[in-house]
Amino acid sequence: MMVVTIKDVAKAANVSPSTVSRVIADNPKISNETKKRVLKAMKQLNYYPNAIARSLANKSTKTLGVLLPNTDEDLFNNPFFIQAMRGISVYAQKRGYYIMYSYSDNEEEEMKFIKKYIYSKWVDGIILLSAREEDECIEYLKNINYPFVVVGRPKDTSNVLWVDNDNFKAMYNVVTTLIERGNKKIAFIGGPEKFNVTRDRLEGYKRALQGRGIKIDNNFIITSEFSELKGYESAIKLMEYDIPEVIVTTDDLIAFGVLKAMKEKKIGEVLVVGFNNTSLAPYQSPSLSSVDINSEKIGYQAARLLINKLEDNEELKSKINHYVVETNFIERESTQKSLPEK
Amino acid sequence: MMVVTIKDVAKAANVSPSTVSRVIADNPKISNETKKRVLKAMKQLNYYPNAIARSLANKSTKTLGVLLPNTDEDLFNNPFFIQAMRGISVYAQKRGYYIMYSYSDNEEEEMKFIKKYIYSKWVDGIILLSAREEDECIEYLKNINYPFVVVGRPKDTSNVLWVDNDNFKAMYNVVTTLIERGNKKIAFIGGPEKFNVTRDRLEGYKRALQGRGIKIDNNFIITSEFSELKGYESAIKLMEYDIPEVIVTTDDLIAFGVLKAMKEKKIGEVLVVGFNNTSLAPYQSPSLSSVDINSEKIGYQAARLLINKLEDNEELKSKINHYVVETNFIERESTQKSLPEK
DNA sequence: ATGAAAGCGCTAACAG
DNA sequence: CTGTTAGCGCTTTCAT
Repeated sequence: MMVVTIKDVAKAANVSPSTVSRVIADNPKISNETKKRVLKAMKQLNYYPNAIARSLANKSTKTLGVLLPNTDEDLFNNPFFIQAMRGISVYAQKRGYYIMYSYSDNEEEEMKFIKKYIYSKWVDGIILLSAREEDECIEYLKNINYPFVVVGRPKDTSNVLWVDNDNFKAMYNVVTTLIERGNKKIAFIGGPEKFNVTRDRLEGYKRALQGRGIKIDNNFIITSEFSELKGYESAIKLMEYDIPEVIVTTDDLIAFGVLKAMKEKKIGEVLVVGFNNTSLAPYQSPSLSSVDINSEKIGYQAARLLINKLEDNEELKSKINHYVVETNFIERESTQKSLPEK
Repeated sequence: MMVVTIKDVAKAANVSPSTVSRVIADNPKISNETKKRVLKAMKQLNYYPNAIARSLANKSTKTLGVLLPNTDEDLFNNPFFIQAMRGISVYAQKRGYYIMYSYSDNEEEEMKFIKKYIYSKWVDGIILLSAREEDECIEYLKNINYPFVVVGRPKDTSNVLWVDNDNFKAMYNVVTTLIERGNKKIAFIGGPEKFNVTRDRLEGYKRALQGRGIKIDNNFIITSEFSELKGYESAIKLMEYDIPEVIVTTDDLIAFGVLKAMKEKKIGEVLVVGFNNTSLAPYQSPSLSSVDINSEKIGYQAARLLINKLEDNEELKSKINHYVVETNFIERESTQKSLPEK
């Protein structure tokens, strides 16, 4: 593979390298005449600009860095990450950006990668797919005033781009819908309360009850972990206390466990709602109603926000520092009364 | 963020830039004396080498490009990709490599990205996570003699690095094991035959039967799609013909469908085996026995092969152009006789 | 509208 | 062992 450079093209087109460069950058003040000639020469010589050299001269790589958590929790196996990454990639490609990614086991390692990306000048901006509450990385990036976006609403949203669902609203709507169908005894089983998502969804649940004058029963609220087992155990515990009409959860995995508990205990008429609409939800029996969070769109919007900031779309940027991705309540058998027993 | 360059460090350490450069590259012929001085200056000035400039001078980016298929089939939601990507990242980090990725909808688009990566000089090598049979991209990369590795054994393995499981053996072993426990009527439900994986696993199934003198019954072999629904339908069809003692499948999703069919038809004593050991397998009832393909390791080894090639580990390279990742048969309730009915 | 020349930050002969 | 010098391939003033 012999390498053809801007000089070769210049020679072939009988112009100077700078002219070729201007053609590459689509500089307006170039005569159509020569532009055509240069373009032709490029084609002929099969010329591709060297992105590295451009980056060096431009001081910009047109590359975004994505930081992923290296959790091997079930959390990680849910399709959220891969879908978000796809969304990021799809939008980035649209705008001519490249994507780098890396996994980190913990906050410390993540900081290391962030610094590497930034100081080595590999990337123009960073996407945090790994946001913790109280995230040191967020603080750091804010401090040095580096362009970044975080997926998941951060604790302190001042001065940071973020995209997330409205988890409060999503759960509020689900519960309200179910109440309006005549259900009153509604229980909640959620993941760890340290996560914003859990707290928001729990809040949505509570408000929905309050809004319809239903008293909140703390025995009907359980938060533990994102796992099928915990869902199962929590459901058992719940039912020892009292049998609800509905159990809403904050994750499909939890809901799967709930479903299993109900099957074992031969309890029929409890409606169940999952969250995240994972690919197995339709395949449960009964098929599981779930809230779709549009993971791909989350990634897509994160990339959009960041790139807009990088390209200094001031008009938009100054006002809007976040994007809320809508959720969809996907109803299946598990929220149908009188499931066809078979 | 004012930028500190190699010159600043040189000045501070009272040496020439080249000396600093040598320290960066860990060049042996540098006195410990000055090395220390330079290192100290770096620390003090908070210096990080500019990776772009290094890349330009070195003609190497220490970056790998990963190509992903943009399928929205269920295939994609299975954790294979994200795990493989993690494996790639983990190994790459070990060797100081960065990773870029992009999704492509089809072969044509993929070719576009490959060319972009290559000609723009962004990456040193390419990992194809999207290998089709008869892959144009493979042909192309081979032709221009570009360093790449493909995940999944390609049709023609000459002159290409690849990593995969031994799917033949994996299925062969499973079936043999089951035969040795006294089962004779063993059926096979697989994905599309256009995939190497399917054919290899089917072959393994057949050989295992033959090896134990069991006649192959084509009515006991069904191949269709990777979906729960197809698994369900195939199982129904199968059982209309005859009830087998065991059904082996080539994907958990298919196996989930089989399980469902059996529950509906109230057929108890059929053993079922999945493939890929997805995260929901343990949560079926009965919990699903499945073959773990070690996706993360596949990615890890792919990165290893490629980087070794890039760094010219001739001794290894010349002989070994592939790596076979072991599989593990994870047994759960679904291959236990007399499931505790409850 | 185009060219000449300097420079982005680092590396790599070549000398010594 | 260390410094000098000339690039890597492209962009960008500054002239013209």
